[in-house]
Amino acid sequence: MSGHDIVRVAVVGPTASGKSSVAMAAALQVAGTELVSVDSMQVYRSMDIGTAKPSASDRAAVRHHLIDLVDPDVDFAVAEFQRAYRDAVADIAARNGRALLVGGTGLYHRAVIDDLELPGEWPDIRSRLLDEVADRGAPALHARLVELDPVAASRMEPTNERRVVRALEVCEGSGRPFSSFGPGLDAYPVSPIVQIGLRWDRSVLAERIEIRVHHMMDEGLLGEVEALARRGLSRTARQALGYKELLAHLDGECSLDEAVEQVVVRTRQFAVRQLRWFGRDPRVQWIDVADDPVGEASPAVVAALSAPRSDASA
RNA sequence: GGUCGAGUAGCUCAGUUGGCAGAGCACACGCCUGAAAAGCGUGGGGUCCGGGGAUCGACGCCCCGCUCGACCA
Repeated sequence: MSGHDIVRVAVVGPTASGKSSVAMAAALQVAGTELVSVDSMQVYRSMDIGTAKPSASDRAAVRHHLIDLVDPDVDFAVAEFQRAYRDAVADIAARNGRALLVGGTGLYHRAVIDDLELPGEWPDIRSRLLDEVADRGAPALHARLVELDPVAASRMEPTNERRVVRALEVCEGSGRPFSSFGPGLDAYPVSPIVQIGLRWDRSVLAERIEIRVHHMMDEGLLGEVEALARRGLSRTARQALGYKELLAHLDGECSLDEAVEQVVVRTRQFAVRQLRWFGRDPRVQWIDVADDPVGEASPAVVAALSAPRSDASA
């Protein structure tokens, strides 16, 4: 009923680690498996090449969830993702299937597997706070947060505008300390979901990223971005890697070669951030991949998917 | 062949009337609860092209080379 009897395995890892193909291979071997993408950018329709969405044939062969949820000109955030996830799990349950999560977005992944309690939104308060930040600076607001919620204040840099504003917004809006919403991301509760992480030597992964970015260009990423630019991209969608940099080039800010090089560098940095995020979670079981992710990792995923249920609560 | 300019961190470049060598980016490490492919923080890095000279002291001034660029022949 919590969904944990049908969601038992997640594949995580950095971009270009091959987690999608590993998950696809595993899904084909275990009947009834449906894939759930845990990816903050694949939720946008029409952003296909740059987000490395699964192919049409893969999507025809195995049911995929949480892809193409909204148009690229609308904002999307973790709370909506959480809601969509619950719907997807209910859907899979109704079919008596089993879900295999494939995740690259750390926060979204935690939000669903640990069912984070997300505070609400108070747009009026937020916009007032943003005005204040603009003329007084984030540290001034951080000083107020120290009064209202010292725990939350101690968890962030006084110069981090977004986090300071968000924490104050929640404190003032909800009347509760921001830090009272759940135990925090550094708590890793026991979970029935087996998490399998794909890990590569960093320099090898860097090469894969470079190849992948150039491949995306060959596939027509620039044209995709041009078409999206005409329609307009939402604030959240336009920060996707590959899109942001090519938009800058289309605006005349840099040459195409410079933009592509930036995509490579920024993607590499992103991959490192992902590795660190997931690497901190002691529940992840890592598989070191040398060159063939499907061959080296999918057997473990298949085994986890088809293992007998161990939870007595089911 | 001649003239001028350049040579400083992995890269692009600041810099000092001669007094402990800097920035941005990259890289490493850390943080993260409604923008998360976002955002924030910390750190390691140097034969200042090479050699000689003058000076208490040279990355800086003088001399000799080397490399690159532009221009003139």
